[in-house]
Amino acid sequence: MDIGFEKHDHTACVNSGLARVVASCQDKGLQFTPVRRRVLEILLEHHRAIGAYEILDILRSENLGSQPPVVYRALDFLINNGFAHKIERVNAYTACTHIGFDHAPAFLICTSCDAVVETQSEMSKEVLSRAAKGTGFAISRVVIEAEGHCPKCQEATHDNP
Amino acid sequence: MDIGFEKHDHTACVNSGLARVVASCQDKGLQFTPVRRRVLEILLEHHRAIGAYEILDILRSENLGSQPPVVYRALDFLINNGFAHKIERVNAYTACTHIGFDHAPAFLICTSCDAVVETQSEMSKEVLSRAAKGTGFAISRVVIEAEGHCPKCQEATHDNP
DNA sequence: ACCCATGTGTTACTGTATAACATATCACTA
DNA sequence: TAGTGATATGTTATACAGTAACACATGGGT
Repeated sequence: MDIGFEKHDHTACVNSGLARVVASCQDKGLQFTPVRRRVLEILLEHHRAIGAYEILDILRSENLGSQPPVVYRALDFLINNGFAHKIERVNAYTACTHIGFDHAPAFLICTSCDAVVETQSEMSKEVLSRAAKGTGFAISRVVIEAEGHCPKCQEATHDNP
Repeated sequence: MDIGFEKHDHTACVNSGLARVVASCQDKGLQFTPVRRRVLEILLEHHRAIGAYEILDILRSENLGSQPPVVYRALDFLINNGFAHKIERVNAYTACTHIGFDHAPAFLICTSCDAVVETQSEMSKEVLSRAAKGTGFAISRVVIEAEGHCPKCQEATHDNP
């Protein structure tokens, strides 16, 4: 499994993500219920954007809920508390890999393998804010998503021309 | 009517947008059919993001098509040829205001009045590309969309606290 | 024991988008 | 001139994404 397009110990990565969220919930007095926990796990297990209904299928198979509102409510919780993000370009969701750090996330989306990595975008956001200020527009949130090909898929394309 | 959040002669703005696209289609040998033309007009007439089904309602009322594929095909044509953009954040569409110039568009979306203005984002994109290059990712397209409040709506908020 | 806040279960629905196949038009050419 | 291929439109049906509204469950505080 890769992250930042590099190999890593994925089990450890899931566990530490989970641990950070557990701690954060205790801090803030948030209820980290079974459904919410499982949805986060599912997001953490993949380093890609996952559709709500794909998550729902998994929940269904585990008797954790069978209707759309179940998954959307869990996603709302995770997103509102900074534990997950929606990738607008593909109407899908991914676990936050910068929990705690205050976000201005940007995403790199591989259109071949659907891998998603989260990076920081402070500078892009700043450039944009400056441009906006010229027109009197007050920015509250910025969506920055780049599509392209990850290193692995670029190699693969060279192999199969 | 406003553009760039400033007043302007909107009829002239629609006409010149239309003229530019007509010229561009002749250049490239593209067919600018009645449906495609009407959809572009509808987008030009509003400086905001319009949903596909909202466009479809108008087409229906004018007997230019009654089923979703009609509008989606016209939108595909306009987008693929750089005459319109999709605003991912709101699943809606808007006419391109920089036809001809090679794009790296960014959008400012007012969450009060739904106005959308297109700005250039070369610098943001460049910053992002540099960050991506560090990870070996090759960017092909960037989505940059900022939500917030336009000047007019900021004033309105001050009036009604 | 009661209330209230929070979370879950469920039904039903709205909104967004596409696959697949039929038909039409037109330019090219056998 | 009929035949063929490319492009565009018409239509049916369906998949995918998201939400409103109400019923029920739980657990803490008074």
